[in-house]
Amino acid sequence: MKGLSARQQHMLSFISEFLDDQGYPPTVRDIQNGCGVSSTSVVDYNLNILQREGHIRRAPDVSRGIEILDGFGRRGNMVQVPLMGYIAAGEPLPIPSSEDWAGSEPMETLDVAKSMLRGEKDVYALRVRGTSMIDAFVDDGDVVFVSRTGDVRDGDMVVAWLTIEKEATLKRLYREGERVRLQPANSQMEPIYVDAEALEIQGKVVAVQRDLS
Amino acid sequence: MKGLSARQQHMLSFISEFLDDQGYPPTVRDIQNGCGVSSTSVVDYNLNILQREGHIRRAPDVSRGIEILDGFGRRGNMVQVPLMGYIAAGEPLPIPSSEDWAGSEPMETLDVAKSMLRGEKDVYALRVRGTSMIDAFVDDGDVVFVSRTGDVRDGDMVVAWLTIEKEATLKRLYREGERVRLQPANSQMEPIYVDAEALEIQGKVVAVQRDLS
DNA sequence: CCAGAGTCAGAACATTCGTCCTATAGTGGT
DNA sequence: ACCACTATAGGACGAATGTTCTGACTCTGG
Repeated sequence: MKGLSARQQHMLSFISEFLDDQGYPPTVRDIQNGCGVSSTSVVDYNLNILQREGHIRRAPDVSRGIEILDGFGRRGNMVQVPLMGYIAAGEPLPIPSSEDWAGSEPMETLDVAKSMLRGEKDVYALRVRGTSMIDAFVDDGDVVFVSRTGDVRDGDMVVAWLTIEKEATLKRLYREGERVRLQPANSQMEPIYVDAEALEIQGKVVAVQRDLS
Repeated sequence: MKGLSARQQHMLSFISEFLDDQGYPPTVRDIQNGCGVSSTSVVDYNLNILQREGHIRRAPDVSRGIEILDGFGRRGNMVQVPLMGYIAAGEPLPIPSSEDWAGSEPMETLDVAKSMLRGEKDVYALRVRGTSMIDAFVDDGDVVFVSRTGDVRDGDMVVAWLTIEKEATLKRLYREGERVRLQPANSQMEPIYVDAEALEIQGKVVAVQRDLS
């Protein structure tokens, strides 16, 4: 933010506020009036400097063709994650029937920062019901973000469905030949060994979020 | 989304994509070309319908004066939260010296959805170091979001600094006359009772976030 | 078959708006 | 003093752009 004159910083913040208020960028003359500049040429002059310094991007001959580059709250930085339902030991998981859940009803969605999802695609959310996930430091009411990726590597935290016990659980997964070791996140608890056939991996846990009232 | 013709839905999604790509809304003629319409008047016509149905807002006589209303990923829905440092038992808390930390160096910031902060203002983030917060279901590496509000009510999860033990801890707080009861989130653990003088409340925990690799 | 609402085309018009040309100060170096 | 460079003003030109007018085409209900 250094290397900018007071007028340039003022212009930059004005553009940002204008964008928040109006939903579209200001014109050169909007900036002129908003920042108390006496000429459009001065705005043009400083706008070019802001572009040279990498703060904005201008589209030539385009009205309001100003894009804020170092702004964080851009549309693309957010994603909507569908909250598919609940996960609880002893209950069946609300597995999305296919990758195309467009047919399903408008369920609740959560707005989260894309950075929170670690670049994972195809992510859905589940709210934890009950305290059966304590060994993964997950409390009742927490939300887990699960990526339906097939790329699960040893050591990843996964949502595992134990077909025999009919239980969903959050554990770190390690493949050991024919069997699978499910390691609780809490190191004080003992791992579980199950046959590879007796478990379905529903997805990889990407993030956990807990909201306190 | 019903009640819109195919052309209107196409226009709406085109406007949204244009906004994501360019950073500013399209002109009437941009929509005309992008949606394969043969006249600007048709775009104007359908744009008015989109406005009447509440999907967009138009500013009269303003170029690119289109604001998407039902879009979620608007700038205002995100906030930047400063990551102030680490919280760990036995170490002093990196308390922001005053409400004005503008003087402090450009520390790392986290982009989060505003909805995650439950409307709390004056929020900062701390990364948990060590496993001393297990009793609050908080693991090593987790990020806690703390509101520096003075409004702490009984039962709230707070960041407490025990002046005697020189320890920072996350506990639910209950005032009981002269003393204070610090109740671990984990119900299997016993509460701690301390003198009201022997503790400083650094803030109220609003949310906890855990990112898994 | 006709009236009317809804939708679309084509074109013209009046602004809006980015850009550019010229001129004036201020500043620092030689 | 002279020059190069930066920052600022004022204004004008031309392109970009929203708006509007006219006319036509569909579809539905009576």
